[in-house]
Amino acid sequence: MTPEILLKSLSDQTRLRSLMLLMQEGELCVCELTHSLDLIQPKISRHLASLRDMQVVIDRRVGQWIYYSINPKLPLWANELLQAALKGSVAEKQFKSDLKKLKNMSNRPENRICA
Amino acid sequence: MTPEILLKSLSDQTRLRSLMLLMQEGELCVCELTHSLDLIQPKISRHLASLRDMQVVIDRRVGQWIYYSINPKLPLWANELLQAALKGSVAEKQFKSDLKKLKNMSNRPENRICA
DNA sequence: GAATAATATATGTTTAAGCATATATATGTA
DNA sequence: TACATATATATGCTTAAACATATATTATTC
Repeated sequence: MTPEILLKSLSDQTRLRSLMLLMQEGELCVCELTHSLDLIQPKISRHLASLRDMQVVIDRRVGQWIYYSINPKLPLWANELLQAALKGSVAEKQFKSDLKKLKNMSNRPENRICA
Repeated sequence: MTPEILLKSLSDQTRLRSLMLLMQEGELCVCELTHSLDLIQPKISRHLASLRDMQVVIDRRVGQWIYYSINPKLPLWANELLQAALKGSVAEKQFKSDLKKLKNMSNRPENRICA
């Protein structure tokens, strides 16, 4: 991972919003992100695929759902950078609204590993 | 300042390299950046202008030179984000090479405020 | 006039968007 | 079991917009 790659991945609004939700929530599937960001599914899928290609996130399949989360192997500086971005995001209307829509989602799948 | 704006400003290599040098050195003029990054002057000027428009950097004139530096009024999270980016950059060949070229520059102007 | 920096214009490249479609899994039913 | 259907996700393809670049020109200071 390099600053160039990580920062490129954060330069698009859809990817940034997705990553901030993933930072906050840990693991989300495509349909949860699609609902929270209120965007069409192919758009979300495509951006998540590019994040996966850049190794910023990892995915795993659980039945018909694909769950995405921040790559746990990111170097320290990358985690710090993402933390700083989250810190800046929590004050933003957009982030608050995205998170709210996630919390209010009625039919969220419940295959999450319970910690 | 918002994460969206700051991250956009960091998504281009020329701007990232310039900002990392500014983080490291504090204040640099256009000709120092042009020399360090080995790019043509209008390219540097254009990107610095966009960084100024986004309020990521500030500038001041000293005679015929224009000095740029990181905007001291950035919020804490933005400084932390830039610090993290710098931490990731110091390991990169590109950054080392840029810094080396700056240090080896023969005719550097010396109008810097001495701290 | 020489040096430094900014800007205007044109051009080329990258990137994201939208739509349609493909794949994979799950469910229902005979 | 076999088949049809629904749901979740991924991927081609095309268009349009955003963005970076290069060259040329202009402005400012010494």
